[in-house]
Amino acid sequence: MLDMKFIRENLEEAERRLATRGGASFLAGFRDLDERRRALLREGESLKAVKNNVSEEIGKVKDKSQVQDKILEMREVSNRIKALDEELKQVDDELSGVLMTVPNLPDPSTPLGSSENDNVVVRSWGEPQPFAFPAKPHWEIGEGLGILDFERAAKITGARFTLYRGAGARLERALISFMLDLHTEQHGYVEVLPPFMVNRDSMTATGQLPKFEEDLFRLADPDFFLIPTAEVPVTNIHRNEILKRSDLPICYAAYTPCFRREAGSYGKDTRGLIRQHQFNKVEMVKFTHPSESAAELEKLTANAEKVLQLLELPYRVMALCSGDIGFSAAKTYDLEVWLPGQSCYREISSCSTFGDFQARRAGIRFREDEKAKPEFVHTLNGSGLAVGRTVVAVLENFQQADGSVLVPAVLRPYMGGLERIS
RNA sequence: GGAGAGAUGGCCGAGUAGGUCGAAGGCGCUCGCCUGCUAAGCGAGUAUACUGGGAAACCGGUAUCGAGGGUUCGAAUCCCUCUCUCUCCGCCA
Repeated sequence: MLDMKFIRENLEEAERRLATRGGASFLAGFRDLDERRRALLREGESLKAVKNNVSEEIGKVKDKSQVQDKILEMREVSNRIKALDEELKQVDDELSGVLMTVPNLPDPSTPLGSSENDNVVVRSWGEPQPFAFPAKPHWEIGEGLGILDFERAAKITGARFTLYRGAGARLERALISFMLDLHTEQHGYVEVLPPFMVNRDSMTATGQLPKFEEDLFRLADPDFFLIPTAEVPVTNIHRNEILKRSDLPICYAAYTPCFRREAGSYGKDTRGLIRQHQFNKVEMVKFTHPSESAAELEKLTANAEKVLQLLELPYRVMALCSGDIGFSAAKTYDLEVWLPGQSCYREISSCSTFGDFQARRAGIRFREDEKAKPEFVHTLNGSGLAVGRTVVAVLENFQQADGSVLVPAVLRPYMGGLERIS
């Protein structure tokens, strides 16, 4: 959510910056609703002030028959207040309907552009190595080795699910442990294991609701949702809290499965592990002082990159353009890993700063010092990494001519010493 | 799932035959005083959001005693619904 006061005072600037995301005017109707809201507030609150005063006087009088006329008068006032409050509620709902569906303002450092074609390569690491044999895509490698079973997963559940088996399942688990250990032991994150289902308030706080409900899996009876990313439960850890300045930055790393409807992606990435309804991810989440969020985004991104470097997987860092960043994001770096089986780079991590956008929705604040007014923190998060896609990258980059796959050295301790999957 | 109890400010904890309660008291914390040495004592202060005025300091209004409705001139106090916590029973990884 954007700051109402900021919009009120800088409507044109806000519109201009939002326009760089593409699409229609996001703030149409804001000014009118805002003014109506404040007019209703003024009128209603001054009537309430009268009512409170008179009621207090009535309370002091022992013999109520002496103030019967005042009681009747206040009954009228009360009715008027009720009517105003109802009107106010309607306007409030409309206004928050506008506010909750307006995306974040892109950070000034976010490159301008309309689609992923306008994203900017910031740097790259490692060289894609030429293969002495035709490189296979991971689904062929995985099925060949008997470690990925897409057909049976489809039988058990449906399309876009995968059954891992043997060394495949172990590889997934090894990657999770490796990533968590790295972030907690080397990068200073606190490991958390949150609920995998969350309520509507949590989904709203991070921005998935109200606008993107169709992307989520929702439970039938309690009004809960399966998390699409650990960002949701972990960011909500501190919802409606006032943190201490000395607590910041707070850094969490969490492994969770992620559940996504992938509505509207029919026909895309239908084969293999790239686009699943359920996948594992290790997520990093930070709560920072506003003045430190830019630097923390760089560190967060570097933390994610470290995973790829240790796994010896070539990748590049992309700065997403204004037309491609997510709803809540102000600035995003995507990490794209090289996939020789498909001869392309694919997103494996997305690292973003949200400024105070999520913090305002979620009510996450801090005090500069004991007496200072609470201010919103900045929230950040990034994948470190998407585990399924990391399996993809390992299988494709470490495949051998005979169809086997070498296990990256850093993973061997997590694989019981296994050096090769064959 | 059944039966019962409860949810008050940073914490603890008063307050229910409705009335001046944003809310006693204690603790904690902040500032000052005192004290020659991290104790005791004294004084003052100590929620948040929205809103009006003001350049600002600040002043005023409204709301908030788990959440949302209702009754009433007036509700922390009465009624309804929901959520959460605790105890007992049942069930269960």
